[in-house]
Amino acid sequence: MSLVPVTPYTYTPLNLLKEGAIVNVYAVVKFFKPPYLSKGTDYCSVVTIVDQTNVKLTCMLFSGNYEALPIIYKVGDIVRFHRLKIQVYKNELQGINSSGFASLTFEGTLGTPVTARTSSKLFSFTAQDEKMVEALRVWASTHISASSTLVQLCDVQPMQYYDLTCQLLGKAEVDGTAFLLKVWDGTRTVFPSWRVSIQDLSFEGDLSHILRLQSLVIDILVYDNHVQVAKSLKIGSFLRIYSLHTKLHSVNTDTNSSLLRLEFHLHGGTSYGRGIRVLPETSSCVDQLKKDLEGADTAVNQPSNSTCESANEDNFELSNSGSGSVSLYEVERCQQVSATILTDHQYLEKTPLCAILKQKAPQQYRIRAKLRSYMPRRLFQSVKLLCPKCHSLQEVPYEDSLDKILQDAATKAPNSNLQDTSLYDSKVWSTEGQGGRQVAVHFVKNDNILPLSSECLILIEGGRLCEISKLSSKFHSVIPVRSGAEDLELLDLSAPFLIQGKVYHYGCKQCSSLKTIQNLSSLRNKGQWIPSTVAKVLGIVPLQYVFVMTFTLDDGTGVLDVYLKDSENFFKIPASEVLNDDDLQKSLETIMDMMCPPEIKIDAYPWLECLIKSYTVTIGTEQRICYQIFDTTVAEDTI
DNA sequence: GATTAGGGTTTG
Repeated sequence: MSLVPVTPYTYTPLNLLKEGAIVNVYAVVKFFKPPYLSKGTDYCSVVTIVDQTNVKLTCMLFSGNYEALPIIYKVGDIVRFHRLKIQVYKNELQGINSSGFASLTFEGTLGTPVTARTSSKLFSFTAQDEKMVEALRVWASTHISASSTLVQLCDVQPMQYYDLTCQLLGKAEVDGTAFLLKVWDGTRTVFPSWRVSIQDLSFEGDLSHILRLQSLVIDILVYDNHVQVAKSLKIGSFLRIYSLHTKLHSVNTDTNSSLLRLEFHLHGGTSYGRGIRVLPETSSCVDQLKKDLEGADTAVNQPSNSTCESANEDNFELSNSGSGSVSLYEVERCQQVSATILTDHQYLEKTPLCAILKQKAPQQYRIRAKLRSYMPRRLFQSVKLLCPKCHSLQEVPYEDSLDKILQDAATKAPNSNLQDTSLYDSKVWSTEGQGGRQVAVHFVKNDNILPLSSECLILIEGGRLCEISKLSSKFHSVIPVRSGAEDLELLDLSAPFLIQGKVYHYGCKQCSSLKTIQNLSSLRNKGQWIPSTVAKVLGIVPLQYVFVMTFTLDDGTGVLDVYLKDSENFFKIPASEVLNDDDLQKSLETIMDMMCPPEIKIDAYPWLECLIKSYTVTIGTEQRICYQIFDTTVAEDTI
């Protein structure tokens, strides 16, 4: 029923709101808390709206009458508020219902009928209204992302929050702070639902029907303020439960096996819009739900499907025997996008961390988990030098200690007998006021001709770190040397044996046996100063730059500390360059913040798919199992 | 007639 007003309503864009004004607005719902009983006398609903001006407004709406508050089902719905008062709270504009407040709510999806949801018996609705709704729908389609939390049970993952549309099958009060709801949506969860004991509880609902539906039914515990609402719910009614939390729980049955069970909790409070709303039978979301329920009911009642029916109920037992422990993930139908991907062994089936923790080493596993935390937190501390031969790890020398080593080597003046040989042309500079320090640069020739500086290897005697770093940006390669008895020789291997651009190449002190500089003559005609080749002719075992980090991984079934030891495959950032490159350091930080976002809860972290291998380490008399990531890389589209 | 809540997840 419509009533056309004498003067048409005018609607204020959200960027033109003024304190104290009472206005009419049209906007898209960006966030909302479904109506709940406040601590005062009224129901309250908090609604944040946004319009084409991209200005947001959070509105506090109160009413003693639940039905008088906006009938919002999801983010993206469109609302019309009449007589909204604008006030200031914490230096920001805020909307609040004023006398005579009224609202209409519309589906926000393009192409759906423009039907107003309202409890008002009389309300205006004109061609102008229809245009306003259509215009906001068009704008929202490119500016408001569809709700990612609205899912079916078959799509839920552990450790997330969801808005669930379902039918109530049974209920029971557990105690004053917890209330059990048994619901279904016609689809089956990947992991079977936990079962809350209803022994000694007064249960309302058709238990034989619930038993027949078996794993199609999930148990939800709602807490605190939601208990009152839950009590009043009618069996058979259609519900939307907002910000329902899923948790995977491993239940130990005996020493050798455990069961994985998916828990559903509606925690106390109204944060993030936590709450329950009853959906009328006539709403379009219920239409789809009813179809799903009918289809599932029919399938359950067909005996041919009975084997399928018991599938997820029975196959989730994990045992130490190995083969049985991975089958549970075969039924994982909904592959969520992962922030890391496997580069090999994709055939491996996933193993939950709780199963890995019970097994002996060595083994290889494919896992799916979240990065709860990592060490070291200061990323430059994660770069180390690794000897591929003796596997020893060492710190990358700091600039200060490196300069000290170079200064110590510069105390001895260059020997003029070792200058201008067939291998190189030499030039010597004297410094002023630096205790007579001399710097000799030996330009390595190619067929007795000096190559272009960009292709030229130079040997430097007496140079300081800043000088070497300047020269390394001009010349292809730099080797710090000193005058020996019969030939130029490399410095102690505490110093780099080769510098190319920003990369300082070090050798292993244990594994190298230094050879004479003259050996470079075997390489000079090739004009390619490849670090591994240079190292070889100089008798050096080159150290490899690696990221060494500890990842604390959590998949909801268990927590596992895993090492990452990687030169460039995992992050796709060369560990050898990151220390001297601000951009690469920023990239690394971005990747870590993506995998382990600061200041948000782990539920919202992305999943990581990883290959890990276990191995045994003996420390004294203690044997410990360690785990290392391999053949895994950060997915390109997540960076 | 004022108050309620004032978005930003429990810890069962």
